Parts: sequence; structure tokens; C-alpha cells
Amino acid sequence: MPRISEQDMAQTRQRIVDAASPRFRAEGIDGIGIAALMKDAGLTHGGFYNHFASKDALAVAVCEDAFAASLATLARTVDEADPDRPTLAETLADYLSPEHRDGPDGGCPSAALVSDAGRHGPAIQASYARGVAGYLAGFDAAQQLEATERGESLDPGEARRRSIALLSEIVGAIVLSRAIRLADPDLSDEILTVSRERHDR
Amino acid sequence: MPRISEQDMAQTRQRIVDAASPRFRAEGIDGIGIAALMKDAGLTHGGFYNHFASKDALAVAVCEDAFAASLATLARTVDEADPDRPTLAETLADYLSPEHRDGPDGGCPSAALVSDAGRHGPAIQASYARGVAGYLAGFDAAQQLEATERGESLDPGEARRRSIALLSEIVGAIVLSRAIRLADPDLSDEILTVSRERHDR
DNA sequence: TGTACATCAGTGAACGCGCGTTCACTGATGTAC
DNA sequence: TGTACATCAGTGAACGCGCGTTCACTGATGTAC
Repeated sequence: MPRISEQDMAQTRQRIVDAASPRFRAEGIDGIGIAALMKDAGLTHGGFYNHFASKDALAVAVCEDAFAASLATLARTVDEADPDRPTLAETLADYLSPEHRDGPDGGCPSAALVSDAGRHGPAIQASYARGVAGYLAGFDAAQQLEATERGESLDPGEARRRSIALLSEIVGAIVLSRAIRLADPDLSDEILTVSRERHDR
Repeated sequence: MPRISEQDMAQTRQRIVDAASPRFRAEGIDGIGIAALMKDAGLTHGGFYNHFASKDALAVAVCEDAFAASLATLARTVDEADPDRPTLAETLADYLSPEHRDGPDGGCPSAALVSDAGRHGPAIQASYARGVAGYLAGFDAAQQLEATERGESLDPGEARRRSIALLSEIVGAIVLSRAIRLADPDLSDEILTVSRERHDR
């Protein structure tokens, strides 16, 4: 079908990323092969290397894409133009929901890819690190906005420390709850509930 | 060499577990093959099935073993017979150290195996869940002991919630710090430092 | 005590399979004239 | 406008490799007599 426009090329590339993104998050980068991903995207596996230099390069693209979507959701909490914007607590409640636990394929890449990033090379880690930095910046902004609305002032250093602790806790809670879900659903739920109620305000 | 005593059999089995334990934690259960593990243990791969029904069964044995060692360390904080027992804060400082981040192979299985457990079946998750429950019980006991020593009383429900939040935070902090270590060592260190200082008392 | 035999932990080749990656080929489309 | 040719995204067979698991075989040791 070739001799295709630049736009069509970009579209096909995006189809591959869209196919890989949920499966990398659900099954791990090493848990799913290129042939299966290309089939999901409606292509045969040989053409993969027209779009990516390697599977690692695709993993980087997926990481970028998934974090971009995730950070866009977080950014809604500081969208001052939106009077109905969600509070940080509401966003955290979604994050710590059983639905998010049970759907890693569409969920936060910080949680879904954390061990994959730890076990892969610097390229993937660099993309992952930018995503983490984006989450922290988003939490900082949300905390500052909510402090201002309450007429309080919040030391930036203190906000930063709270953001880091918050991200650690919610990522830890969701990965722990996923790790025991099939064997001990009650404890899995309890971990989410405790974390949710700690930030429910 | 066969016709071996029951004791020798158990010894060989343990050698396989000891070889697999660090490599599963560092590279993931699916990140290392049986042939390589058996070579590490000084055996050829064919004999593996004399000791385990499947690779999954080995993963369960490794999970049990690694949690037992890890929980024994935690138990030292509540060993009332030991006047020099470490405080919970000291134990947490070790947990949140760069050394622990950089050595997942000998470190906490809660952190090292969390995504592996989430992506494997109920058998591994059951073993992992028992380990998590053990950690929470250890934190509960340590908090109660330290409250008693300060002449305070601590509501069990409150202790439980603190234990869950604490485990989530330290597991999240260590896996996040590992995920970005190669690309952003400063942020990796910062995550550990913030978490360490929050519990340094 | 000495001999014949049974056991079975460990060996290493082989099973079928899926992996990431390469490559000769195809044919629809763009370009040149 | 019509024709010849170049391009190159996509195809699908093939590369070498490692995976989890199976199995016929081995030989040192235990047991029976």
C-alpha cells in the first residue's frame, strides 16, 4: 500500500503506540511480543522497523504517550478556567479506586511501568523520570492552588516534600493492591481504602 | 550421583532457591531462565523438575524464603530481649538507603517482586500476600512497643492504618527511586531522602 | 561379609514455541517527461 | 494528458536464540539375601 504521506506514516506509528500502550502496562514491556502488538494494530510484524529502531524505542514512545495522557488528567485539578475542576482529593480517590487497580492497561504509567523502568536501560528510565517529575510538579501546583484558596501560604520546600511522599504512597498502594488482589482481595481493598481516606479532604 | 539422602535432597533444593532468590528479585521472575539458575546452583537444568513441579512453584518457594529473611530483620525491632535492638526509624533508614535501592537482589521482596506478583497467578500472590501481612503485623508491633515505651497508648485501628500507609510509602519510594536511578540520580536520591527524613525520629 | 539388584538424583539432548530482528519482495502511489 | 519509472510502507519467510518442559539414560548408593 506504500508510498504513503507523512501524515499517514504518523498515523500508523500512532496505531502501533496505541496498541502497545495498554499491553505494556498490563503485561510488562517484556510480557508481550512485537508480532502480537503489530497484529493488534492491524499490521504484520515485519513493518515494525519502518517506525521504530527497536522494541526499546517503542517502549520509550509508549512511556511518553502514557505519561502525557496521565498528566493531562492531573492538570485538570489546576485548571483555573474550569469552575467545576476536580479537587486533588477527588483525583486521588480515582487513582486509589478498585477500578484503577483492576485496569492497569489504561491507568497510571508511574505505577504500571515502575518495575519495567527499573529493570530497563537509561532511555526508558529518562522518559519515566520526566513523567515522575511531571507528577510532582502537578501535585505541587495543586497543593499551592488549594492553599491559596484557603487563604494560607505553603512553603515550596514543604509542598515538594509532601508531593514526593504522596506520589510514593499512592504508587506503593496501587502496586501492592495489585500484587495481592487475586489471593487476598480484602487486604487489597483495605490498602486502597486506608490510602484513600488519608487523603479524603 | 544419586540415591541421595532426604537431607541432601533438601540441601540441593535450597541451593536452587538460593540461586533463584537474588536473580528473581533483580531481573524478575520472567527475566531469568531455569537453565541459568541451575547453572548458578552448580547443576544442569534437567534436574530442576526433581525438586519443583514448575517454574511457578520455584517462584513461590523464593517468595516464601525471601519474605522469611526480610521479616526476621523486621522482627529484631520488637525483640524485647535485646537491649540494643534497632528502632523502627533505624530499620526504615536502612530500607530507604541508596544501598537497598541499588541492591534489589538481596533486598525486600515486597518491593522487588511487587510487579511480578501483580502479573502472575494466585499461587505467587498468596505467598506474596502472606509476606505483606507479615510486614504489616511487624509494623503494628513495633509501633505498639514504641508507644508503650513512651508511656502512650495507641489505638489498634490507628496503628493499622499507619502501618499500611507506611508500607505503601516505603515500597513506593524504593521502586520509584529504582525506576529513575540511571537517568536522574538526583531525583532518585531525593525521593529516598524525603521519605527517610519523614520517618527519622 | 559378599554379591546381585533396585532406586532415583542428576545428566544432557531434544521437544515445540515465541522472541527480536533482518531481508528480499510487492505493488500502490508520487514524480519526471 | 499519458506513460515510464522510482519510491518505500507494508508483507511474510527466515535468522539465531533462549525459553519451559520432557525424557532416555548414568551410575553411585541403599537394600535383600
